[in-house]
Amino acid sequence: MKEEFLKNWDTQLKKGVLPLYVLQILKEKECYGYELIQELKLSMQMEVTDGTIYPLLIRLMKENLLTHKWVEQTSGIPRKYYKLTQEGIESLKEMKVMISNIILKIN
Amino acid sequence: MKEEFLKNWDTQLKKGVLPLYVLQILKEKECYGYELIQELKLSMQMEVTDGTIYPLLIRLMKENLLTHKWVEQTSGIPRKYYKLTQEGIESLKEMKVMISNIILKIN
DNA sequence: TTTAATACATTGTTATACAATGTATTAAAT
DNA sequence: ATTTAATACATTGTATAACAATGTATTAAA
Repeated sequence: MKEEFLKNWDTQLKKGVLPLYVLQILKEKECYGYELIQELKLSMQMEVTDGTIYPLLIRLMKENLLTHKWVEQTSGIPRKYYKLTQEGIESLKEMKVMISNIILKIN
Repeated sequence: MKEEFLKNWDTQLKKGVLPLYVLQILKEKECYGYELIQELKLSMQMEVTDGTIYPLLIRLMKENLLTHKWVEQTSGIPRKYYKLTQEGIESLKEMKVMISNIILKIN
């Protein structure tokens, strides 16, 4: 019962934190979608499925926080690399301030 | 465009943080719903409507994190006071650990 | 007498993570 | 040689939860 609640809560919390993590990772390093999933797991210990990441990336594109470019591979499927726009950089800054203020109130 | 994104993001973030805030406030002080809305604004600078709070309190009751008691008033409508259960106290602790781990990864 | 504040609650809408499913390509395992 | 797993993209349907809107009552102030 309690574990069910905590699992749900974790999912809801993720909805808030995920876009911040994604912008932060992409600011440091241009990634393609599949790579981003691994990067989230590796450096953020956050596991997300591709059904979460691709719609999120498309959304962040629509909001003009990201741009992308296709990069052909000598072998395999072309990769779509994502990069922060100026608006993305500014949004990330504001998001960090917003979340800092929220965290201050805990304890 | 960007402001729209940040507003939406703030709402999603709230979904994660709000239950934690509510449990934290109720741990310090038993409150009734309407009072909790004011307390959230005052001590957490978080503005929520009653359409958010009452369903949330009912959900936390169903999850056995809260109990309540009706308290008659000498004047006015009776108040429903909420209090943490043992399970609520333990969940709050775990939630704080979980959110701390998430915050560590920002910057 | 009306308005605002207090106090509860429900219904419909919207946003978003996730499971499931789908299309391709390539390398490794059987 | 054929299957399986990993890579790489994407869409569709479902569930969760904040919020606006609406509703019922009571009391105090304008």
